[in-house]
Amino acid sequence: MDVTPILESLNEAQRQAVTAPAEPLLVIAGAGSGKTRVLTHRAAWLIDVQGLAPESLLAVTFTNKAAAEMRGRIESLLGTPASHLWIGTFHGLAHRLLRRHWRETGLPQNFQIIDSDDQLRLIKRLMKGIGLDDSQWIPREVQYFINAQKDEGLRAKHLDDDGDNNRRQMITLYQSYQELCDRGGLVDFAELLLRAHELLRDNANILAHYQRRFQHLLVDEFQDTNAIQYAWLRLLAGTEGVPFVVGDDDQSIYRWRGARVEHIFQFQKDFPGTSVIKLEQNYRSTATILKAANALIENNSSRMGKNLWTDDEEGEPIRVYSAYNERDEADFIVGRLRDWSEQGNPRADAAVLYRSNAQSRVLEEALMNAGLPYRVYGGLRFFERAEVKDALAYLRLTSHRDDDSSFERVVNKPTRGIGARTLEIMRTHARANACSMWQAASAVINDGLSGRAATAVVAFMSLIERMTRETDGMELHDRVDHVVQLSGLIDHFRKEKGERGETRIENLEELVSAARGYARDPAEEMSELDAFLAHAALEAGEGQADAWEDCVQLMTMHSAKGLEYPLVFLSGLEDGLFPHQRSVADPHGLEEERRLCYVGITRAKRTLYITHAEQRRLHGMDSFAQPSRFLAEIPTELVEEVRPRVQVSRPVRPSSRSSRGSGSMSPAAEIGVRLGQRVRHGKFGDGVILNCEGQGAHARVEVNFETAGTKWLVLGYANLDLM
DNA sequence: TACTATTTAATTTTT
DNA sequence: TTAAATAGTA
Repeated sequence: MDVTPILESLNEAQRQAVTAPAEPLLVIAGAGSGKTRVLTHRAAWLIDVQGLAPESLLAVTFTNKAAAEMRGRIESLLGTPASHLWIGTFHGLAHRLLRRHWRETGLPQNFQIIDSDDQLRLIKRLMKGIGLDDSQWIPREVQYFINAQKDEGLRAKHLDDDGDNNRRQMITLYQSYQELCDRGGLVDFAELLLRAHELLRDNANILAHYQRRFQHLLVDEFQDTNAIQYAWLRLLAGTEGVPFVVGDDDQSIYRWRGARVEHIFQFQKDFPGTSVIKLEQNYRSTATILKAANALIENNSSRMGKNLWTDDEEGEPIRVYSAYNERDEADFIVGRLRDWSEQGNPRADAAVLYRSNAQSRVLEEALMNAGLPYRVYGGLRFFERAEVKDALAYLRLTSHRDDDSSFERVVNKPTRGIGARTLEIMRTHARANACSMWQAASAVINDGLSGRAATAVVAFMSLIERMTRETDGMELHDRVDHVVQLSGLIDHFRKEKGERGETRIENLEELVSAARGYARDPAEEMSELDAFLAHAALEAGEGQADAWEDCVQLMTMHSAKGLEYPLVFLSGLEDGLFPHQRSVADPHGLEEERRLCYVGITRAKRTLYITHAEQRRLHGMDSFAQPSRFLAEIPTELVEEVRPRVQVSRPVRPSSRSSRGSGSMSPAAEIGVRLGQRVRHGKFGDGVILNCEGQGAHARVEVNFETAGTKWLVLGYANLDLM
């Protein structure tokens, strides 16, 4: 067999990984070191060279995008469609198992998947039902608690309240939430994984079947696995399966949602004889960028240890710009972007990264003013839009009457006279009889409701019955179309003023198109409608559709993971913002922030700008910030400071001779103040100068105000009166 | 039921 | 600042 096509483009370490013997392997793949390439070539090598049947392989990723990419690349390597190859996300694969073995899972055959928004609504409703003091109990925290437990593989019955009232309440809520879901045949994201794990754990024959089938388990982004995902993998691997996991401990940035890098270490214990291969040659960035990244990440403890290197040239220095405020920062970035674009570079080759979404606003304004097209990543995705979810809720009810989540969502949308009072009666009945809202509704229309309310409820129920009857046997897209029409949603949104309603109607039309374009995997044994609904829940679709236009890319550092751009800006490198205030107290948190910074830096291929502002308006308040500690961790020889524009602001003492060399003058005297001097500020009142730093336009003083406390002020901006 | 005023809180996000 | 959630009013 000619192995050249699969191996020829690989370097030594990559080739070693791809052709490794059938034993547990841990590949530590640095940023830009060809991680996906190793994974896909390994699969191709096993099938093409080793002659393994595609169905004896399982490949797991975290996102649908990564799964689709992996399948595409494997198929192109093999030169044939590999439909028997199981490639998917953890959730997608878990879902597949649950559908196949629904009898053993305790779920109804047509169980429905709820997203986190649905989950939160359910929790809120539940809490309202119990009449909890919602000033003390925050639904979001309850949701977080429940998901965190599920991520750890724990059900309510496994939890101990430790004598803590707060915790006991949480556990009770977890318990009732789960009962609510079970009653309605609803499965949240974490539940997919947990149930799939329990399915394998508790059914020896099913487990044995899959253990026998999957001889090789390929796992992408291994550092991001949570406890239940890892447990699931271990179970599937058993003693015979060969796990091939690829990850980068330095790029673990999702601890807060359950990911545990520790699995990288645990893996070596759980699979004795594991070999470790490190991919350290980087094919993406210049040497300068890599040196900066290496130096930064050195400051973290508990690493596997890894040093990225490249054959590439040194490249440009990293440019650091200290802006006065966030506007100045945005103007600077836009200026560079304009230059870039005018030099004939594609705008889409440039990305501006920030720590938190709120930072995009100023950037967007500046880009807008400059007339530069841009695209902001993130935001609501297609299947998450309210109107789309409304339509889906109607569809779900036609398939599954007991879906309370959907029932509550559309029972009075558009308004049909089923108000809070009526709903409360139904909810009480449902709770008392441990039944679904649909069942409660049928019970209550004959007994318990006023004539008028009963009529309205009957009207709703017969609408759903009618939808089900009339769409029976239809093509999927006709079915969706029909339900949308009958639901009255279109008329409802038509009445909405402004463009809003218009867009909503367009989205409903697009939902019909999505259904028309939807091709179900015929191997799955569920109805086409259920398959489509599951697809909508598991793949929320694209955020913004106009990705094709050549525009500057704006995104958080988190969403930049896995991407690369010739020109990258890291903005807002200020202590408190990045690292974020809420992470600095905890060493784990700080290290994760540093890894995030590492991810940010390693996105850049050729040119990297880092910017920070000395003053930033946050939550409507101007505040001062020190440059991020991460900046100081980048060796100065790699950095070139971009000089700010010549002084714009009124200098405190124009006569002061500039900067270094003025010999005996103290730093304070150089900028024309003295420590201990009394000053007056327009807003903060009177105070005393405690400290100062910098010179020229960037000179700042620390002032202890009598009423406003201690603040750092930029002299050129603060307009201080010396007294 | 729909609109308006007030209050509150404010990382990161995929499934 | 601002967005969202809640409370109050027509």
